[in-house]
Amino acid sequence: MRELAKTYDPKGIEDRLYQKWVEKNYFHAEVDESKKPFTIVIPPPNITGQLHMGHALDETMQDILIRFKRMQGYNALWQPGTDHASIATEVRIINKLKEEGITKDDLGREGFLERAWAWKKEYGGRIVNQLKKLGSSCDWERERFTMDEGCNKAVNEVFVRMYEKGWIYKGSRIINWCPVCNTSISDAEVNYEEQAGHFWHIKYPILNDDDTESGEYLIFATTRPETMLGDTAVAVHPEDDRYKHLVGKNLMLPLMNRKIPVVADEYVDREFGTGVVKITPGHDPNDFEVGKRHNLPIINILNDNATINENGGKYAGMDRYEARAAIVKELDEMGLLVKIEDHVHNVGTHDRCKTTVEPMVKAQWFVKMDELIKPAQKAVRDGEIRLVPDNLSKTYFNWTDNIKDWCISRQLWWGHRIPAYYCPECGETVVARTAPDKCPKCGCEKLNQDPDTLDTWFSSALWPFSTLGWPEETPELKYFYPTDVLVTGYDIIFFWVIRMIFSGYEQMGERPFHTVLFHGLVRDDQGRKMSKSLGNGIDPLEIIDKYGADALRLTLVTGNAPGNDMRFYMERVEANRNFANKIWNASRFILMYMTEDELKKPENADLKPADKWILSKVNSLIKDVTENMERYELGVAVQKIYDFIWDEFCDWYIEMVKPRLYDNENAASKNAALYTLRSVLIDALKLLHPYMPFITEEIFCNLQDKEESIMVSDWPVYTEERAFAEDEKEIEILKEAIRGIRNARSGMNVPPSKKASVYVVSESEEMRAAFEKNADFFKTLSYASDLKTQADKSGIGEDSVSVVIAHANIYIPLGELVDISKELERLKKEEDRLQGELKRVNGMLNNERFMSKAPESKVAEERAKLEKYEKMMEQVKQQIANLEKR
RNA sequence: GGAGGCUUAGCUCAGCUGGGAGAGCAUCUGCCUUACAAGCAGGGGGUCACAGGUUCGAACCCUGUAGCCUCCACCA
Repeated sequence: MRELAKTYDPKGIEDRLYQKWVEKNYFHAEVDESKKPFTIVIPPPNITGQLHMGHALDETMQDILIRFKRMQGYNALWQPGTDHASIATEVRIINKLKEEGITKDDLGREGFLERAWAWKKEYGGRIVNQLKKLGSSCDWERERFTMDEGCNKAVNEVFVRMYEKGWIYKGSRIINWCPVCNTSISDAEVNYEEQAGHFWHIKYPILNDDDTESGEYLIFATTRPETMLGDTAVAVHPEDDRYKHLVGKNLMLPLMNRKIPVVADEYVDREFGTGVVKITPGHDPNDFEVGKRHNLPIINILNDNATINENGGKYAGMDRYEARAAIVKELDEMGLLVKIEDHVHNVGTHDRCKTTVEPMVKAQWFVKMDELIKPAQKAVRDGEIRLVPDNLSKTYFNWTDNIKDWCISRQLWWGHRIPAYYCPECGETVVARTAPDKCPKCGCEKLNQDPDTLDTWFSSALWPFSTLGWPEETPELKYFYPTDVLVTGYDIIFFWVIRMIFSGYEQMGERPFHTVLFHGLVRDDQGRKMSKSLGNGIDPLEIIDKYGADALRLTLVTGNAPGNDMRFYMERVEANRNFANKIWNASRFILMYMTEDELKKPENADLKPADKWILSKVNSLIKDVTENMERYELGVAVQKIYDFIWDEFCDWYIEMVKPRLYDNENAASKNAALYTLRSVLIDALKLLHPYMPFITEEIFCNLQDKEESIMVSDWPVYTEERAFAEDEKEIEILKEAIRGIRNARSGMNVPPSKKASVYVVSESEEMRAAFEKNADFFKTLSYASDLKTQADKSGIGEDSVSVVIAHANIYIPLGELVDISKELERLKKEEDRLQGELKRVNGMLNNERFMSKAPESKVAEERAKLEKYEKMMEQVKQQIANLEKR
């Protein structure tokens, strides 16, 4: 007999088992043409990151899938790695330098990068260690980093190819500029926040043809008055009768004393405000477009740190908001400020630092998207790539259908440096995989590499193939690509998912994965986002420490459908910890009675109906769970396992089998029970293993010592030989009887210690036999001192409680304990229930249209129910009549 | 402005292709029954947001309404 601790304590066990798995190399996948691959690439966590609940959910889902497939016999590769996270990391390091009183310019580019790499070396692995705590079965031997040599090579290769194709270009466009991070950012990195601001109504003087002031004005409103310094026109709608006559005339731009034209453009909304718009092509994306159409000059009035530059005349040097105040004041003094209104509007902010971004015209590198996006649209439209849940494809198309060119250059140092080189002599631009030693045009040897680096997402877009060795034609790439499932949050569908898809098609000519499984956000118990500033984040590591990784994992994947946000409740973690303890104790129980490591496989004849019932149950569980998991319904699947283990296995089967385990006289029966207990438990543990890897492994290893690990054992399969429909039916009837008896006793407050005879009366010989066959457990579970089966009521005392089930009446003579009024109440309640059922069934069967249109099987089903309920009703009525006579 | 989602027991949520409303927690009653009190047994509690429609049959499909949430776009 083996002893396990009375309660399950994950501490110690988890680390020990993880260590074992690593040592046994179970996580590692090698190219093996004899097996089918199944591949998941990890969404690489940022090296600056700390494990949060979002990661925990993401990793858990991936680990479930990969463990499931591994057990099913696939060559399962979970490709891990981390992301360099250019802005996040650079900001982190700058802040650290600040503490030391130095700036990045003090160090210079090379010095800064040295510091960054040192930082990466020290902290970059932290998150990886945290992933291990969760039980993630990643192939750590293959761990990659977005800035490692191979990924670097892939980035340069893609850049050069796309440049040569004309799909990467450098151009002056209006981009979003973050004055704090001092870099351009892509549209996807801008968040719009509602802010209370003002509407400043301003007027510009209209000039006569001889440039003298006409005394008339054009009035308009603006939320950013300081941008007037860069105005190069005022626009009205071409069909606007109020202003038609002014088109072509000029205005005097106050403060700057610049003559600017009135242009007509359909962009102007006549209904909005005064129908007049000032045009600042240098600092507004719409104005930029208007400017292009009318050949307006572009004036940049801002320095990179958002102070006014020399183009702002006397305001030069002022901060943008300082200048705003000064300009408003001056316009007011000049009588050009008409009024000020309160106005709530959306302001673009940088998603990293929350600073208000400034649109600016700058020379940047872009990826041309119009052609590149097409295969990505087609793939999802044609179902070649499936999004789960599929309603997210609307979001997907909303982005792909309105795609704009992707600004990929960043004015940062930490990242992939753009492989473009400029000749200072002749101005030639060279884009090359490796640095050229001289200008191919003029031979000059002093080429300067572009100082900018690439958007972080440029390298992560290549992740599914760069991690497998691309651009080299490695065996891994050939074997594991395309990968299978990508698991990620819906919040990075634009940043990452779409970009991986078009990159996969463009570079590999194939989809990067066939399915994207999305999950939602993990919120706090009040439904708020977990965030640092709110301080409401729950640390997964603390949960693991207190309740175990298994309980955490289960909490994250139960009761939650794909793509939906979830709330995190400590109560649920506790409930799942309790579940772990439940399994632990069930196993402990089995081990207590298992005297040998190897149980003899019982003869079929030794198996009791209860054994066949649970074997049959687990058999169909296997089928259901496998199907659910294959459809990515992870929460549904694990709920079924949970219910099976707790309700059917623990609360029913173990209880049924106890008398046989206590009885040492009947060795065959005891062996059959033990054998069934163990084999059913093992199957259930296997189904549960992807969800709760640690406890299932620990128990599995204790239950037998033939196989060394559950994680490389075979996934159970449904077999016809284990389907016992008749026994299932029989045991369900027994259960119904037991529940009825317990209910009746409980209603009369009969304590469990008070045993009584139980009479089962049924005309059916088969029915009586069913009870006799299973008398051992039926008696203990129904608190019976003895069981008598008979065809009629003879010899049963009047002071009995009666329970009516489908094909039998059960009587329990409880003597003076019987409370007739309570018994009547209970029977009348039962009568009501049956009345309801009969009404429903009769309603259906008497409906001609139901009879003619419903499928035959359904009709037969309802007929059977009718028969059953009618019989029960008859019995219940008779019992009531008997009682009422007394 | 466009799109998507949600509305089911006191709370948080499941409910797969339409065929007798479920779980966890909470609550009430009774139990230290030799695996487990982190447990066992039993109970109460729901016009599945509202209004129509399709159907023999709707929590589920369609239309509309209301409330809440999210994403995208952004009007100067």
